[in-house]
Amino acid sequence: MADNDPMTAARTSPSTDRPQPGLRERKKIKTRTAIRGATYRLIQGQGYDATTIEQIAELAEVSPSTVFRYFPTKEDIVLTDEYDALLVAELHARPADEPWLESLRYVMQRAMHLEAAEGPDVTRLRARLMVEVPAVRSRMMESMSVTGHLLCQVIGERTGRAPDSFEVRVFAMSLVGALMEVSLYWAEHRHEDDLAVLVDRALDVLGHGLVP
Amino acid sequence: MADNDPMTAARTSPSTDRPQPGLRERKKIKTRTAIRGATYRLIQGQGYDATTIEQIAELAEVSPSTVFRYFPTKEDIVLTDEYDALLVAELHARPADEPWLESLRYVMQRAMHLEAAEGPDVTRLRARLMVEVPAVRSRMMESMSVTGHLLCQVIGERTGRAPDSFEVRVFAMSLVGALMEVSLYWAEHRHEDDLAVLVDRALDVLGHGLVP
DNA sequence: CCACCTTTTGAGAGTTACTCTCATTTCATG
DNA sequence: CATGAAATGAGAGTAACTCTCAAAAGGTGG
Repeated sequence: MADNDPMTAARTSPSTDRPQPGLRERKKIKTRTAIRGATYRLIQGQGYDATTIEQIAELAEVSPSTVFRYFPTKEDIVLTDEYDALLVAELHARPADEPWLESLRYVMQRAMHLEAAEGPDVTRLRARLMVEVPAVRSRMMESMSVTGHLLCQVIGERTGRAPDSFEVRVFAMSLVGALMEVSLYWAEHRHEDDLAVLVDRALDVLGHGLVP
Repeated sequence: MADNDPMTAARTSPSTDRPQPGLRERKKIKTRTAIRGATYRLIQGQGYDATTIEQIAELAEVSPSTVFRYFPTKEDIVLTDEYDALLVAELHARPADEPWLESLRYVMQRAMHLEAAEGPDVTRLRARLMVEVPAVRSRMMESMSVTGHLLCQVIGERTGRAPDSFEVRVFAMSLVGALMEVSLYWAEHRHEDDLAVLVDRALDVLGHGLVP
């Protein structure tokens, strides 16, 4: 009752579980991957809106019910991949005397590498969908907001403020907005810029204000 | 063909059209108001999710079709009220030698007064729904992003940068994120703080960074 | 290897937001 | 008042979810 999402284990598994935890778990990961793969292929071919859950289910060779069991919404199939916890942990692990923005800079670069590891096609498709499909953009924003709130904890510690203080929360959310725009800008400019450099420049804007 | 939305005139009318432009236009405004009013009452009574378009239509004494003609989505019934153009214009009208953040500060306070004029109940209901209903929050964020992009023009002029430059866009979006969080914080704290003061403090964070 | 229990899956029915079309009604105008 | 344009209503259709329940598959003790 507390957990009716069969993927809880698989989702948080980029780092956990070395020993293969039985056929069941392996199958779940395969199913999840199959649904994702089918979705990507269909969207590449016919676009996001034209792709229905039924088509995805058929191509992934599962029932529509199963698709919904693995992903609560259509947008989540495209987006979800939670490095949040991992990143927050890394941020925690940074030396406490490192300037706060530098820690953030470092962790952001790490995040980029993780995302890039999934393949450039996936990264670009995501960014493109963020620009073109409002629902995907919204879902992404929600997801980043959650990350932002996780970040509040660390920001609070580093800056000596309460993690739920107004200023910390506002700063975290402005960071989220900034990073969101980075992705959009990058996608709109056909991925010509180096994403890592853009992230860096965005952090500069946040750190020094707009007019230095 | 270019405009199948009957409300284009009414929506942008907080300041236009002194002479009553005929029975037709007046009826449209009445219908729009009726739908809004019905929606607010139903949501107050039974919550957002439990309120269906059909119920809204019935209470407003129109057909469901008409509801959709006036508002593209359910969330828009609650949220839409576009002061964007007005605010951007006011921002333009500020003296060019005024510090840029001060102009923004002034205009934001004006915006608050406009919103407050609709009545405290409506303002609070909106803020509450933003916290409680993800779809409403998302729609709000989208709406504010649009405003943010409008703002880019002015920000560009004032700071001597291209309005579509990366830095300007990032700053605008971080502003949007910050203001979003202001609303959420305000609603989460049961509207106890003075919203205007919170906006001011948020602008401070953006201006000076988090640790002054 | 079998039987038992738990987890996962599939099938199907139901809800609701939203879209499209077309006939009817309602306003504006000469 | 007649004629054209705009707004409305009715209805059918789509697709993303949700819920329920029975069947299937995996894990486990004997």
